[in-house]
Amino acid sequence: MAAHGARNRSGGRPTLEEVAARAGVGRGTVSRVINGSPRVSEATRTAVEAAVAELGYVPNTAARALAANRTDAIALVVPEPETRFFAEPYFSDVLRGVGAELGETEMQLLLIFAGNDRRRQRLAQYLAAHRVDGVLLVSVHADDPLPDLLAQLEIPAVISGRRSADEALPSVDSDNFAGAHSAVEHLLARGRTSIATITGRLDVYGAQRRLDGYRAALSDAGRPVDERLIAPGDFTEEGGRRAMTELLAACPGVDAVFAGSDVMAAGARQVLREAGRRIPDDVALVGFDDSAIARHMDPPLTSVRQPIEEMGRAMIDLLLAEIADDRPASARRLEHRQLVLPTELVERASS
Amino acid sequence: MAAHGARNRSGGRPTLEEVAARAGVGRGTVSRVINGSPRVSEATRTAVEAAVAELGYVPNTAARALAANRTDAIALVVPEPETRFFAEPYFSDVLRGVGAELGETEMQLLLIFAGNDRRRQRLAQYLAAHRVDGVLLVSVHADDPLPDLLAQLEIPAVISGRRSADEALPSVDSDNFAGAHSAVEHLLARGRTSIATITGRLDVYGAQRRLDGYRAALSDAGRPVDERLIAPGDFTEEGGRRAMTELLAACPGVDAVFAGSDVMAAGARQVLREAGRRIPDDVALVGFDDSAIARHMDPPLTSVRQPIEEMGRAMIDLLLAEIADDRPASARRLEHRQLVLPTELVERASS
DNA sequence: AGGTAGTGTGGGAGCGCTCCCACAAGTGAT
DNA sequence: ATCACTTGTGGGAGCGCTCCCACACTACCT
Repeated sequence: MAAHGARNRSGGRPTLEEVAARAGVGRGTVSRVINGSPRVSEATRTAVEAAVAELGYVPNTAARALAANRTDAIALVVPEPETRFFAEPYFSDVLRGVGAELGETEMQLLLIFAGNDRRRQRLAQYLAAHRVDGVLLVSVHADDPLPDLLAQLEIPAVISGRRSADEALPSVDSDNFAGAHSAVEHLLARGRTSIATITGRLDVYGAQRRLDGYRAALSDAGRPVDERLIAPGDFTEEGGRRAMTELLAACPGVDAVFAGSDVMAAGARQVLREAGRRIPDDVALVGFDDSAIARHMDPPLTSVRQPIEEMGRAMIDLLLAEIADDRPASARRLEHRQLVLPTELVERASS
Repeated sequence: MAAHGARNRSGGRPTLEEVAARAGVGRGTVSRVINGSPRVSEATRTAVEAAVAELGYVPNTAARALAANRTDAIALVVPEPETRFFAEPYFSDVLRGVGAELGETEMQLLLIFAGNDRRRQRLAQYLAAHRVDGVLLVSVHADDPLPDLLAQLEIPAVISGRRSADEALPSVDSDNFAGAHSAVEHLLARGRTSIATITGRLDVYGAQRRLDGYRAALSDAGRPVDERLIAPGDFTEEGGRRAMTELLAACPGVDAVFAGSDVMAAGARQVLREAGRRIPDDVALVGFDDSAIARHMDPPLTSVRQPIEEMGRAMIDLLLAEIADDRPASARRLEHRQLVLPTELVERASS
């Protein structure tokens, strides 16, 4: 059963040639069987498959990559330091969705952190060497040069979260506007009158859209938007604390807070607790992402859920389609494959 | 500055040959410069480096992998479904440590989930194809066949958390025994008299060692070990809940709980809360891992910290050493490179 | 002068595949 | 019987690199 081919440099692993000899066919024919070409007779296919099984043949991917100019690997590129990546549950969630979907394919997943200049440099080299067939990009800021580099190198890429309303790259995003809108609507329906918001970094398009949704929900309800109730955060817990402190100072009468992420909501919760405000009695709190911490918070946090699994699946599907599509990139770009998936408000005890 | 080499199949990227022509040297010489061989004169090196810069040359890794039989990539293999991986902060933490350390090298990181049979099959194929230079293994149960497969294929591997006291593979682990010991000591010092423990899955060696540490700490203090105070968990939150429920039923007088992981402690906390027990007044609670949820819990959880960053670094160092070492695996194995890193008790309000 | 190292260099061979051209054999219309 | 296709097959060429042998050239001894 085990491999017994001639000892070659690669440690005794059998080659195509050896399989061919064993099956009594040519090298090309074995290659066709391995790659599922239809132009092979049933008898030959069976013989080759038997030889493959007997020798325990596994194709050498380096050789394949060299000859066919593809790698069967994609990279998930995170233009942030690891610390940020893991502090923000959204990233892990995306990774989980992507991992789940990719498990169904033959593609391999590379995880690349490009959080500082040196690593960016290395990433550029890596991409220039075309070591992956495609790239998944998460957490891209408005002015990030990475997407342009990708376009220039003609490497298929899909972006998680658009950079602007007219994103050039194929993208998958959740409906941040509608999500924020529903959160604020919910707070209004609960009878809250002084609803504040803590925003994410506004150079992230999604954060901007959540703010837009907040504004629109108030306007739609005929309420004025009080700019003092809008506090800038940066998606971190510390940022949430700072923003909440400011809000409390500027508007002591605030009775509801919509935070642009669960992590910031956690920060806000701390400050509220320390200020002696009860949640939800004195101040209602709503987050965004519906990440694990929302369930663990005390009280459990009402939050806007994004369909992460589905987003992962969609990203992979889009990317694989891009990779399979061999028209020049310029022709592809025109199609504007932008997916926006719906969000859902998950109500818990905090509101 | 941009690449202007002859249009070859790989999309116009310059090859070694083109760089050689430009620099007026031979192919071998360019290869030597690229790979930092000392056997090159200063003048030649400078000329080659100029040509590389002018053409924007980047080595083709597929060709290199084929010729040199290495891939410059390592895999982090997780023999669990994605869901488990991300539910357990310990994994993310290891990944973070590994990512941070790997960022300093030229190696790339592949993330492979092998949580079901199909994926295991695929992983075996993948490893048989030697698509990575080495493997990092996390969360391996006592009876997992993966380490043996790795040994058989002679693929360098490092395991995170030993499988037993006499682990055959190089491994990095934290001192689970001492960590648990210190946690229980701490509870004793706080005057607790009825100290229970919730264990992890005992087919994970680390969980067993934590239980051993619990027992030893009690014995060392001259206290008897009451078997009813030992409740089996499985590292999940739900398992923590179940275990705590059992403990409360079996020993209503319990005044302290040492949980084998923070996640299980979170589960226990819920049950305690629902049962009307105050933390730490009625029952003191200590976790293990010092993960993010420990800080976010209410009250913040006292927990045993593992030096995750350092563990990631150590794993990478060990693995790179294994890869660089070209003695046969059988010679290496004898050295038993086992690292056990110290833990530290982080005291918070829960105890 | 002849020998013997050492140093730097060029380029052939070969890694294991895919691509594609050539060709044999079969099938059916003229 | 001839010509066209179609279907299945073999194997040459080539992907871009590393490895290593061969060879010039220098330097320093006898």
